Amino acid sequence: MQMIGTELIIENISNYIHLDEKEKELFLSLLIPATISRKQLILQEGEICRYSTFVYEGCLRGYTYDKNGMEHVLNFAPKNWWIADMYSWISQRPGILNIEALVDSKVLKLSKVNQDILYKEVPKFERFFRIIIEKSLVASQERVLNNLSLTAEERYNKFCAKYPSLIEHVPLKQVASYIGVTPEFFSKMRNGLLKKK
Amino acid sequence: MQMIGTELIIENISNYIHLDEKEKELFLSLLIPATISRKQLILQEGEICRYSTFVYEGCLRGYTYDKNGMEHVLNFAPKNWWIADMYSWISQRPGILNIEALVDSKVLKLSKVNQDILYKEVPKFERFFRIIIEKSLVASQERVLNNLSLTAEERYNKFCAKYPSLIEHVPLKQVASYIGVTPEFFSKMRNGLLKKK
DNA sequence: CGTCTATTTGAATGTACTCAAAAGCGGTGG
DNA sequence: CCACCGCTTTTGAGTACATTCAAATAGACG
Repeated sequence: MQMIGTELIIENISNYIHLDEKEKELFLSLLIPATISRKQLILQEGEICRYSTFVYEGCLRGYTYDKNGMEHVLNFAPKNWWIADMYSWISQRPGILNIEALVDSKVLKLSKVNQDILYKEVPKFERFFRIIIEKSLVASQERVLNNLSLTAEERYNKFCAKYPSLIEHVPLKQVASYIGVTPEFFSKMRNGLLKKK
Repeated sequence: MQMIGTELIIENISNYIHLDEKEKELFLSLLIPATISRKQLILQEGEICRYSTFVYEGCLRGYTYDKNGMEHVLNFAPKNWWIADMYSWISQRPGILNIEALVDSKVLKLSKVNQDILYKEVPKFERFFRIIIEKSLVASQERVLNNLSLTAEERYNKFCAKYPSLIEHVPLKQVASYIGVTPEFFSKMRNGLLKKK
């Protein structure tokens, strides 16, 4: 099964940069495979994010607690996505994100040190990570604008359209958190209890 | 005065990568200086974003209209910042952002073609842009979490703390739009008319 | 099967919005 | 230099969207 993970990540990267066999081997040698069981945390608030994590099976999520102890989901990382506490990752200072598995998952971890080796040995990876971060930025900015301009119901519809695969795996309460409403309101919204006075 | 712009942008870049004289010259030769007068649009919804713009004097903003015709500010670009419609810039497809000058401003424009030349001739620039996009992503994610977890008043306080220089230049109604409230509510909030019943 | 968590439902409340209108402010032209 | 115009900011009253709190129901996992 581990073979699948390495194939997937190489395929993923090949969408953006071309790697020869030697470069692929080096890259794979810098990754640490790991299995994460449901509800297991791989990063906690206050810790330094030492790995960028590629998910090749299952699904993770990143979230924070506000001052009232409420959870807020920043992002989901299904199969084929990377996840990290970006702030902590680039600064190597304590972060605010918790990252946990929503279901039993399999990942490949790239440490900061190994990423630096990678950048040095195969500078093309600067390009690869630049491109995926650009895409994350576009998605994040779109979400900011959605939060500013759409109602909860519209945000939910967009979420369903954009991430249909997540609807299956992710508990409703966490979708509610992602789009920015309480589970109670979310439930009423989905069941049309709002319009019936 | 134009000299100041090139000095500023080189200083800015030197925080992240080291350039020799030849590389600096090449880079500067790829930039197009421009002056933008107050309220002038340099990009409109539906157009393709052909330039990434570095502001060395003044301040620009990026915003969209929602389906009700309301404006929503995505970002401000004061002195020393870059601005573009990121979605349109990376895809070279029609975007949704309008970008205008809030005050008379001076900028340096880098076209997509010239950026590609730059990446080819001086691959270190992949690193530079990767790093500034990483920082933008961190800021955008922080804003998402703020919108999910803070009240309007808390968001305003954070905004003031984070961008003190903007408060001087930017009309209140646009700060209101940025933090995600109406100008009316924003005014009441600032003047404490909410607590007095 | 029992326990724990997620989801649903209802009632009361609060935060922020809409609409309307007045007041302030800055630039421009007579 | 003042008057006017357009745009921003303020204020008030009524409303809507979303929350809180409480409690019942349903589902999932061990």
